[in-house]
Amino acid sequence: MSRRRPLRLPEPTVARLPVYQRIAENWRSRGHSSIDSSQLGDQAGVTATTVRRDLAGLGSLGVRGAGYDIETLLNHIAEALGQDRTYRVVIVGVGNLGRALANSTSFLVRGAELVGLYDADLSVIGSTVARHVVRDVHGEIDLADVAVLCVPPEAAQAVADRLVRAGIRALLNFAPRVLTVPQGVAVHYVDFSIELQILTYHLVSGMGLLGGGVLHSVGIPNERPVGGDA
Amino acid sequence: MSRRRPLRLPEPTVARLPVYQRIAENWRSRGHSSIDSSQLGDQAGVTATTVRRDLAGLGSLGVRGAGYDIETLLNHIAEALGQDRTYRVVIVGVGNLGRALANSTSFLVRGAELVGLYDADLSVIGSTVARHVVRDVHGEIDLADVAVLCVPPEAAQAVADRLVRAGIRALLNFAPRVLTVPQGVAVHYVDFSIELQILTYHLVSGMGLLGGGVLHSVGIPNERPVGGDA
DNA sequence: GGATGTGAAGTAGTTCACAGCC
DNA sequence: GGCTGTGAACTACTTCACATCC
Repeated sequence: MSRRRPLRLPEPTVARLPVYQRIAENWRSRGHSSIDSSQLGDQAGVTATTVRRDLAGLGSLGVRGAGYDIETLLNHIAEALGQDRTYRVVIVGVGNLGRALANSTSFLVRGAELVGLYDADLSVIGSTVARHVVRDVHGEIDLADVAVLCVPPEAAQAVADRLVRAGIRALLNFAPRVLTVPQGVAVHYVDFSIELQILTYHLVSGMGLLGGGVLHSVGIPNERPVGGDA
Repeated sequence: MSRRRPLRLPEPTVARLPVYQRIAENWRSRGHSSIDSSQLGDQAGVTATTVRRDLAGLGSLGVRGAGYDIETLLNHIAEALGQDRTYRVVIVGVGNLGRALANSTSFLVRGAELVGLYDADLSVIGSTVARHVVRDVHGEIDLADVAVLCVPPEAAQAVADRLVRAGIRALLNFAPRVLTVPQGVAVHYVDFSIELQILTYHLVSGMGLLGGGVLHSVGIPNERPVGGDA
């Protein structure tokens, strides 16, 4: 747990590390104590070389001839991604999506800690979701590291403005709307319909292949005849 | 709408086109009839040159000295992304997330058409969501172009197997689980917690900046003192 | 033997700078 | 004048191939 400096990693690597993390944990829960770059690569949909290059960036944590010790690997990835710190997260907009995120056991993990829920709807304000009382988004907003926006698109910019004014410097925006924020504020977009469009594009164009790019677009070209038939 | 061949576009371009599309529509709804590459770039968080390079790939649709006619632009992007076709979509797993997606007015757009909802929970099967009766995922599954997976992670692989066996060749997977599918099946992952981790990484490392990459990670470094203060 | 880590080569995507057209 | 479209330069990432070490 040596407190290390930020460590600047290539952007695609940052996007893949959480994937390796998930795979390694899965592997561990199945009783393995080590994993090698081809296994990681097959699962993640990238080449073994890419995996090694990514991991080499975190320091020399592999064992030649034997692969990576899962425990060591997980520690180093967590540290590289800054997960030895905790992040205060608020969710704004408690509709179906906000509720799904707040209650999910896999969303707020690795240092992310839910500290507040906000909504504008009076019929929701005051109710309890995921053990938090939903508060009025027009009232005082607690300081947090990250705000998750799950509000209707029309409201997104106004809410973002409020959050920024309340001192929040990172937004995860689920509203299908481009946001304008001042310098120094990070916005990360997740847009379901865009993901779907990327997929359908590949359907007519690339045709099923789409190996490559793990990120949010992994196509895993693993053999596997599926199920019992053919 | 000249029926054109697939048109192979660079992957990052494919991810940005839907963003331009959204921006252009926004612009249009505010009364503009044309837009130029810097305006698109500012909004999308990329350089004007990148926008021009992306759009030049669709054919020569700009007007020198004047920018892009919004109507023309939207037509060409829609065609390039294959949106002049329709896609039959099923949603599997009707929890909070599945419900949110089914009811969203911005998810199933541009050719995507909801044709079925499936779940394994008996208390949900038979109920009506988004004007569709939820059917048993263990029963017959209608043929569709794309399946959207919103099931718990433990169930994801088994459900994916069923869907593939039912002839579905494209999956949009919201379950935080890596899936193994046979060659020829496309999987596109959307993982909320990974998005959050990428954002928090930038928080400690890059520090607020993160210009670049529109994709799902746009940081828009637009000036804008926010709200009325300052 | 076997799998890592890494120079060197290759590929993909972005940015520069400017010619071309409205 | 202004903004597009694009060859050329550059930068970033991936892949190859192999020396290195357990």
